[in-house]
Amino acid sequence: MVASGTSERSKFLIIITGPTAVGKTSVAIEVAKHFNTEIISADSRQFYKGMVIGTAAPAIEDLELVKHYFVGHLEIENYFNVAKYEHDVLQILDQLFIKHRVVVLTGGSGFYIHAVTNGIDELPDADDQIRAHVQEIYNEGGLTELRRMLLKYDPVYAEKVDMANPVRIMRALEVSLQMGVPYSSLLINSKPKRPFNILKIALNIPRNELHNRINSRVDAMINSGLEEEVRSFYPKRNFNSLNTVGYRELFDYFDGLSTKEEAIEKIKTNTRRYARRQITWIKRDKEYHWFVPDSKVIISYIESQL
RNA sequence: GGUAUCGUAGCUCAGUAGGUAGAGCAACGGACUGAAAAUCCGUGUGUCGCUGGUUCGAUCCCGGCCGAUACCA
Repeated sequence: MVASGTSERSKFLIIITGPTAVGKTSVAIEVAKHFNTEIISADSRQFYKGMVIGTAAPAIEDLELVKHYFVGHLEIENYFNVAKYEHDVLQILDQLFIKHRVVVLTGGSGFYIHAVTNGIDELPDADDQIRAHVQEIYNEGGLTELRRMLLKYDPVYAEKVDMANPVRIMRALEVSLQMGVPYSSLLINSKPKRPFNILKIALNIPRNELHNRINSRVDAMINSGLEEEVRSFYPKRNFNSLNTVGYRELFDYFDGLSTKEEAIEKIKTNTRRYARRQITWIKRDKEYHWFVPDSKVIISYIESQL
């Protein structure tokens, strides 16, 4: 029995995603205002404190207007991952759905959104020693050695994984070594039932318009002081959180590997490619309803689905 | 106005002793189970400036036109 009287059927998590620079932030805020609710961010780099300009994080006015979760809540040095995110989001959603019928989850990190909407199998975080060990195997033996080991410890996964992708192989090895069973044997592809409905909305605009928006947004970031923001992180540049478009290119410039102009062009190029990968990811999920970023149209669509 | 050089993919350019063309970058498509703004895989997308001529056949040779650049006036 649900004590509050708010049945699970009426609870809705509204997903608003789309490629970078398409205009997710303002649509999400309009939607949240309309339903008098709050926003959970699904942006794997806006999690980190201080990465404000380079990640186009919501402005302070926006944060005051609508309460946001998962924006600037981590330190650059903090290790974080999708599983932790899934766990933390579900916990906060429990709280939010007590007060709200509708909650908005917005961002461009498809994998993170997927973890919330579709769930991921319960697998361990590899412990630091094993991670370091596997990393060393890669450093010394390269891809060849990784492949050889995967064939030994998890031949089933070796059949289906991209054997040119060291990251995939290393993860499988970490888990296999740690658990003593093949990684693939732990993948059961469970799809947990969530105690709320999910409405998936994706935003997009014609590609050339998106590219124009990306290019001019990068220029705007530079004018807003991106260089200084990135410079302040220079000592921490090796943390994964800073392996990010807009930061790595400027680190290269600081290292004398490129001119500032080249770095800016590279940020634009890499942002365009990032946007394309995001679109590829979203297209795979046929449950998404695509819209141009028009808040009014989207709000009335949501109303019609509640 | 004259002379010279150039005009080939989105950009920079290569090339074909005449058989409709290829590099780099950009772009496009895809994969994705704890690094995901990460990581990895794949794909030439073209009236060879326009227009006549020679030729079985012209991006290539010849003429004219248009455009760009340099030099001379």
